[in-house]
Amino acid sequence: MTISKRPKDQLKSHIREQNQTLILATAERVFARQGLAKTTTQMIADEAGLPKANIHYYFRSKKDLLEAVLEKTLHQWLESVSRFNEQDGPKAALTRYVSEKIDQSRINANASKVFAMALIGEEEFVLDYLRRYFVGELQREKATIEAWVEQGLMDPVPVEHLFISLWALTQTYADFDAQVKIMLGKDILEEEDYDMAKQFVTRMVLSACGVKD
Amino acid sequence: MTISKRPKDQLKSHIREQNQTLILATAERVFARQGLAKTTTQMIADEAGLPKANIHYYFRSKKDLLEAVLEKTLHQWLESVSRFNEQDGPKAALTRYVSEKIDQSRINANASKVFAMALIGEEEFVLDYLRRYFVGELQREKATIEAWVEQGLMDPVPVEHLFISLWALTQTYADFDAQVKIMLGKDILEEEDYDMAKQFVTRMVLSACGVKD
DNA sequence: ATTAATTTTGATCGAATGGTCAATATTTGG
DNA sequence: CCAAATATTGACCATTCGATCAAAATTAAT
Repeated sequence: MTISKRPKDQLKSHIREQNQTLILATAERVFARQGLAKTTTQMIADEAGLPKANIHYYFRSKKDLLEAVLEKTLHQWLESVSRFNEQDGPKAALTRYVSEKIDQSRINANASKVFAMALIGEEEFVLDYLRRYFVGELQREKATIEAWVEQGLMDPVPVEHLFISLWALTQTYADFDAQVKIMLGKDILEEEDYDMAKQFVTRMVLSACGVKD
Repeated sequence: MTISKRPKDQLKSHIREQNQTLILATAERVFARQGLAKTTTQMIADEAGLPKANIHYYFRSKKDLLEAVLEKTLHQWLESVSRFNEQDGPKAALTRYVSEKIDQSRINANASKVFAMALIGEEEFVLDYLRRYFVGELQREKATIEAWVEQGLMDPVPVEHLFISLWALTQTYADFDAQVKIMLGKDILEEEDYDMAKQFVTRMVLSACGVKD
């Protein structure tokens, strides 16, 4: 009758990858919305438009699926938040760091929330990941900052606490968005809210570090 | 035989109140450790040394119990974190605020965590509470800060974002303690860690606000 | 002391959920 | 075109969990 416009023909048998991607994206959304424990594999199946057994065909257990979601998140996390560039100097580098981290929390709000939920729930998987990959990263950034201090570009700071603060400040807007909305008296957060957040957080960080122009 | 030292005699039939208090305290601990959804009424019962049916005798449902825990938390929260005193001026007031809030997060770490879990899970009960009691409080504190600004005691700031930041900074050490421990390379957080946190957070806030001495 | 109210507790139930399986369908490779 | 590999799916199972209940025990009131 009608001319077939099925797109499946030209697509190679990426069936597996395609479905895994779909399931992961859906799971991320549902986990973020419902919470890790409240989420059922049935919910994910329904929202992905697949039977539940199909979910379990690609991911043996709910735990496996959650860890796959977390791994994807954590991976893109460490990758996309650019490292400090010592050449930029503290002002440009810190400003960019805050801006990118807030952007990322905003764009990947679901991923950010799933990660925060796993962290607050002390999921062993996430803690292991942090121990393995994050601590080293922190050391490198610490060295950069200490170099800046020695060059007189900024005041000495307790670097670990600076990073704890940076983390807390930039994630709040995604993880506790419900509370933020209430405090700002808004139903949804807009571009300008994030801009204001960037501006104020940057101001806090730069002034506390005594960054010279 | 031995002289009775049972304290139950003089205690009036506080049975109900006594058990409710025990259950609430236990539930707070278990909820904080296991997460809201993973916690079972059986766990709470075991840890309180009571049969499960007894829990349900005092709190009709798990949801009721959680909300009772949250209400207690939220109540003591708003009560014990002292309001700004305009007379103190921004430096003393903000310094004290940060210090008290971090102390409280530390002392009531379980309560703080349960609250954060409920918030991130967007429990309607908590959001309602914030809408009802918190927004008004915020308005009052906003007025105080604006008065300070007009008196030239500090720079103008986006007050809502300042409070979002204060909230985030002071709660992180309790809510995401697992992550903080990893970043600090410690198994437990000690007095000195909290002192350092207070110091640095205060420094961020005061410098960002351009507080004059 | 008797009665009424409150509390305790084991037993039990129904619903929900993670996970399995085997039968069927589809895709792939030769 | 055929066989092997891969994917789909409904039916099903074991377990867990919140909640209920009724009988028994304890406490309070008169």
